[in-house]
Amino acid sequence: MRPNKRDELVSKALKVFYRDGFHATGMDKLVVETGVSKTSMYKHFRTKEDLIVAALRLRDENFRNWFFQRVDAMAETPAEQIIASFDALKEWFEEDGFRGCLFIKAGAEYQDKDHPIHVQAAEHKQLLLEHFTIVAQQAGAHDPQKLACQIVLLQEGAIVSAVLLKNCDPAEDAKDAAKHLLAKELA
Amino acid sequence: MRPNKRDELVSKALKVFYRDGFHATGMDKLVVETGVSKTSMYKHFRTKEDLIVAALRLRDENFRNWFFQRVDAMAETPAEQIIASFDALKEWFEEDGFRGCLFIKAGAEYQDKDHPIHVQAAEHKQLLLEHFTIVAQQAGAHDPQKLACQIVLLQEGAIVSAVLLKNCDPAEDAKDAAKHLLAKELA
DNA sequence: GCTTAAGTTAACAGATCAGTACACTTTGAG
DNA sequence: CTCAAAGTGTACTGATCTGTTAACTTAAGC
Repeated sequence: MRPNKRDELVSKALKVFYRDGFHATGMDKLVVETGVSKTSMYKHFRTKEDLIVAALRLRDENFRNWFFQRVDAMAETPAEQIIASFDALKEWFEEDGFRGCLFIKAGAEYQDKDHPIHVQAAEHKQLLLEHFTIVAQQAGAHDPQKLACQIVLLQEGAIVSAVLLKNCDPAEDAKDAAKHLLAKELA
Repeated sequence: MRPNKRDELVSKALKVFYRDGFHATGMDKLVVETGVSKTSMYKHFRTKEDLIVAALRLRDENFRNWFFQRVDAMAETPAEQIIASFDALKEWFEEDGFRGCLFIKAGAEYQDKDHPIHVQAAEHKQLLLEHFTIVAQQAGAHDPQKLACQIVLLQEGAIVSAVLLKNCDPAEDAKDAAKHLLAKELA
């Protein structure tokens, strides 16, 4: 089992899961789309669940890397970075093939809080929250924990609204809201 | 086909879909849980998709009724009602068997924007948005549309966070954020 | 060149999926 | 009482689901 082969499988599976959903994607479809044999697939991953968890882990890494780097490139100070995070989100929303947040979808399809897939999804959100708690702290917020919760909350809300609402610019509205909350917290 | 029988089926199916998800719930399971025969089920609903859409419609009606009445009971003025909506959400989050928002889950499982199920989910969110646009207007907001978008965004974010984040009080944080946004909009 | 691990094809479980066919029973209105 | 609508049980498609089995090929390291 060449380890890079495994990574390639996870990466391709991730795309299909993101595009079509978890329950709606069968192993047979994945086998066809990755061009690998079924036997080989099951040598790399004991179960479909294992594959999904691996895909979520990869997505977590990819997304956080992209998100934080993009924010870093757009803003210098911590306070500006909090605001810039909504510009980064807006870029994401406008990407071709944007289909919402994989972790929200994972949490929606696997609702049991003890389920490994749900746990993995929750972990991603937790890591985002921790990151913005630190940034809020650096920005000098009176209550960094609360501000971070609110920022993440606005981000989640913007993602969901970007998927389900028309004639609306959720990233812009969320950014505007974040500006006010930030100003309050720094005053 | 007695119409009340149909309503009963939709109501029971709704519970199962909410608890277990859409793809994860087969018609066989629904037949067992409702105690109806499969033939009868398919006389009431041409396809599973039809049943899901009917369940979403019922949920939309039930939820909006409950939500708006609860808010009405808790607050008098439009401005207070906007804030009270987050107290109502909190009550919902603390209910036994709370499993997040059925419409977010529907949108997550049926991602194609033209899919009837996705359309139905989007409609629910649109109706909420319209309601709060009117309330924002009554409250005397400078930009009722923007404020309503932001309120709905905070609500969605709170729901998602209530599902995926621990050690956090999303309803409280969202309420706090809403207070600031509202104050700004009325100033 | 031999061994071994990683890969292949292809068929097969056994369960479950949405949906149908058919023959039967219940029930309510005229 | 009669008739039609609404309901029943059960068995059945044909497809798809996750996962397995067995025999074969490829390729790299010693």
